Amino acid sequence: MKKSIPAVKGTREFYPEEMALRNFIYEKVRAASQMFGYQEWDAPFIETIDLYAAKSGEELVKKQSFTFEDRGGDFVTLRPELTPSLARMIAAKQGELNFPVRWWSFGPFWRYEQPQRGRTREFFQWNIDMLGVNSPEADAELIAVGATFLRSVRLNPERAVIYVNNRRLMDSEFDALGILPEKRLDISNLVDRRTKMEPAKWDAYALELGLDQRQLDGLKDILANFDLWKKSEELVRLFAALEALGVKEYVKFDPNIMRGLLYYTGTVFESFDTSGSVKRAIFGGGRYDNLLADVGGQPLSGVGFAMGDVVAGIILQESGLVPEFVPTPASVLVTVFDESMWMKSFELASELRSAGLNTMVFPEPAKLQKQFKFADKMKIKIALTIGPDEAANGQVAVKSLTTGEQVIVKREAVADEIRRLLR
RNA sequence: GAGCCUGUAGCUCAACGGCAGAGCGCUACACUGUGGCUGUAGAUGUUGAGGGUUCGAAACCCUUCAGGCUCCCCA
Repeated sequence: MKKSIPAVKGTREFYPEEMALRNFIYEKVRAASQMFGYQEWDAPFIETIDLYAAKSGEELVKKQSFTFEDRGGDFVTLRPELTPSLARMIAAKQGELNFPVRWWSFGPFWRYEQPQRGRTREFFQWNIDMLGVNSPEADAELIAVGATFLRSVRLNPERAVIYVNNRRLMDSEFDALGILPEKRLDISNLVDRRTKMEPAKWDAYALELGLDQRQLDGLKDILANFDLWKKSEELVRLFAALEALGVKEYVKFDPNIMRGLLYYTGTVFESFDTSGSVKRAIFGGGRYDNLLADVGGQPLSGVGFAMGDVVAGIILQESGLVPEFVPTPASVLVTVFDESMWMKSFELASELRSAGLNTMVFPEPAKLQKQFKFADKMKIKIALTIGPDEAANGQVAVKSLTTGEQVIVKREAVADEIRRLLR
């Protein structure tokens, strides 16, 4: 073998079996999105670097995106996220769009990161957003879309949970502790890290950030208070809506969910695999109020979330929820008895295709044993044979590879016989 | 960007510094008009790549690539 050129680090090759999983996820994503009336859309896969430099930190853009100079000397970036493109496209047609806008998308993204479990450099991501409505009920709808997806892939609430929190609630709690607004970013970072650090080290880190002991104790009380949501009118309304939407069993309040503070301003939520097999979120999102600020549009509030295909795929596989792989879309194989019968097989296959049946012809005359073995391995359910005897009588041998039974039928009746067997 | 672990047949993995192997899969035949099951026989390797130490390296050392687990990050 010649020396092989490896695939780019962090990319995945989609052999038919992996492609089937990707398509399975895509189909469920589409079904959940459309069930709530969302429209499919997409943005360019490459954008100018400026689009991201405006909003995201420069470090992020420089170190964690695929950016390169094109032949004209411009710097372009393989999109690491969809939100800036969404903001631009909404702003460009803000005057003519019919609000609320409900849009969803599923496509490729790239991030130049260290690949590890649940994270690759090239991945597919479901994005779904509602723009132009600012209410807890709208937030609930997005959470319900996510829950509907989980339910549709049969990830039950014991296996996957959506944790919810609210930024405004946390801000007011922080305020009550006398934590200054400019410290909020640090504190939310601190909260995010809590599960990753040893308690003593976490305490020390908190004090290092400038909290005093009273504030630290207060913060711990907040993070342990799972009834805190009752103090937030938004969350009370949110949970009432979730109940009415029939997804309450998937959703839990958790004051530890922060999701950074980059642009979320209200409700935030994250879905996790409860088995702990993958520590990364299945999906996450929330409400953002300042989406269009940086791209020159009128103020517009939105709520949305994103789900990568990598974590979702791992969890589905581990849970045994991926449908059995079907190697070929053909339900029928027409064998080629010998060279003299070859064209007869082609003609038969053509008739069956016209009748709406996915039909494959063995590519050459070969031992029937070999042809049937092939059909078996491809899990094709029905094999047809036209030999000299059948040809002489205008018949076809129809064999079910499921039951092993074979019947000889008239050529005109073949399609109906196949349909009967496939039922 | 940093640390640790791993890399051997198509797959899963063995092999004390001393002849590179097993199971599964694959191919052929038994079975020249029919798959699965069974039996018999057979094929397959630059041990990720490159360099070094050694009489001798899959093994030890260095470099590099890829994967995994952490840190960082997670838009």
